[in-house]
Amino acid sequence: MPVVPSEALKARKTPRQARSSATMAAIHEATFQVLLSDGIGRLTTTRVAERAGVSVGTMYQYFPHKQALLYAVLDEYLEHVVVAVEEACLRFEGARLAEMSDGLTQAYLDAKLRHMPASLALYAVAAELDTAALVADVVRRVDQCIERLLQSASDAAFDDLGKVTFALRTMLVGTVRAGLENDASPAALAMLRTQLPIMCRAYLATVSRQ
Amino acid sequence: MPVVPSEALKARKTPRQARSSATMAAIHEATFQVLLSDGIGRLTTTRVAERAGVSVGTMYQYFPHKQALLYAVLDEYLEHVVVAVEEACLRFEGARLAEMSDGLTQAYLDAKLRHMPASLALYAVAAELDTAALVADVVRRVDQCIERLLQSASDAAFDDLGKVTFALRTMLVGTVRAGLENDASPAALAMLRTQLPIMCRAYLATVSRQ
DNA sequence: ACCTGAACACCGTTCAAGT
DNA sequence: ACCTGAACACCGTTCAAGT
Repeated sequence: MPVVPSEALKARKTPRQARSSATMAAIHEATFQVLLSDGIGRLTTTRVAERAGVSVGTMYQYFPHKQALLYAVLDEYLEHVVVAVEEACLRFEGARLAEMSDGLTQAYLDAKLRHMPASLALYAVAAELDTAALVADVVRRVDQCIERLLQSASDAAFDDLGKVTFALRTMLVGTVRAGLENDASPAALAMLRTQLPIMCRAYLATVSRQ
Repeated sequence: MPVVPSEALKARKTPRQARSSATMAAIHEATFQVLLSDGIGRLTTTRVAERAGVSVGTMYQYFPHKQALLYAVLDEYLEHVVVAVEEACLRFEGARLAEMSDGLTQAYLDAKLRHMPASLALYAVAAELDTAALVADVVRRVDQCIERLLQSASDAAFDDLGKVTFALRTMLVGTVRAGLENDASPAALAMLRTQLPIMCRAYLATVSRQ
């Protein structure tokens, strides 16, 4: 359960000097490296500061607390994923329903698999933070472009587009997470690659008109 | 990231005396209460011991570490869910595919919603433990009874039953989690109630013969 | 102006001392 | 035999002292 309200999670104001933002980037990068090499259970502020080559005190000048370190890394990661989804939605605008479903599914899965050890570590990171505001923003952007995509289908229409978008996104995000989180085995990956497109297509075909 | 291997997570050997198991039950119950009232972020060993009316030292006689407290609570919770799924699978054995799909979907969702604040808290608990062994066992039991259920469908058959079972369970578990975790709003619950059965039915209809 | 790291508070865990 | 809680190690965070 998050203890710090999400408004307080962000990094401190960016300092004016160029040297400062280099230090900030070093701390950010060090957080990511420690996360991947040691895991979130062994990620301590001392270790991150050491890896970044600064003292803990300096680190606290740029990030108000440990959660802000993780928040920044999660934020950057989610941005990648959102951009991947947005690009896919633009690419398949106006296509037939089955094609756009497959395009969206593959783009999301690819984005997750491309960053693979990181994707897993970041599910754990998200669980330790109050991600309400961050997730709300991501969901808003993703739902907006998925809704536009579905709206543009050349061979289908929906009675309640908002509900279908919500359901599709929840299924997509949830199923991929469940498939990767507990065992990202070759069998699980193969299942996602083959069955996830079928699920999404089947759902959309069922709830669409024509 | 879990630091303690899952084999070491269990409670210590049950003591011989009756008084002991009462103490153990009190600690177990206290863990659950503190989890729900304070959240996992504020759940400390001191607080649990205090709530249970024992000293920390005594607590450590029954549970080797904090993770074992949480493990016990998670284990009990998952048992409830597994039993609910098993019962539903027995109840719908031999039914038509659409009926068994709806029966399974509703049973799983009901089991999650019945324990509602707890279900949410336990997603967070699971993220803090090495649940590999526990989850593997739950998955084995759930997949076994779902596979038997699908096998018995009176109006459908499957080419790769194992793969379909794996995919259906992943979709079911993942979609419900995603729907509940970030906002268990009335809108999210309504979406799960209406769309989850449609998703599962649509997927199963697509991958079945006849 | 910026950095350092010893010091502080808190939490998980242990173990010498009690009954 | 079982319980207690002060003591220890470790971690997040601060701030007086340095440059």
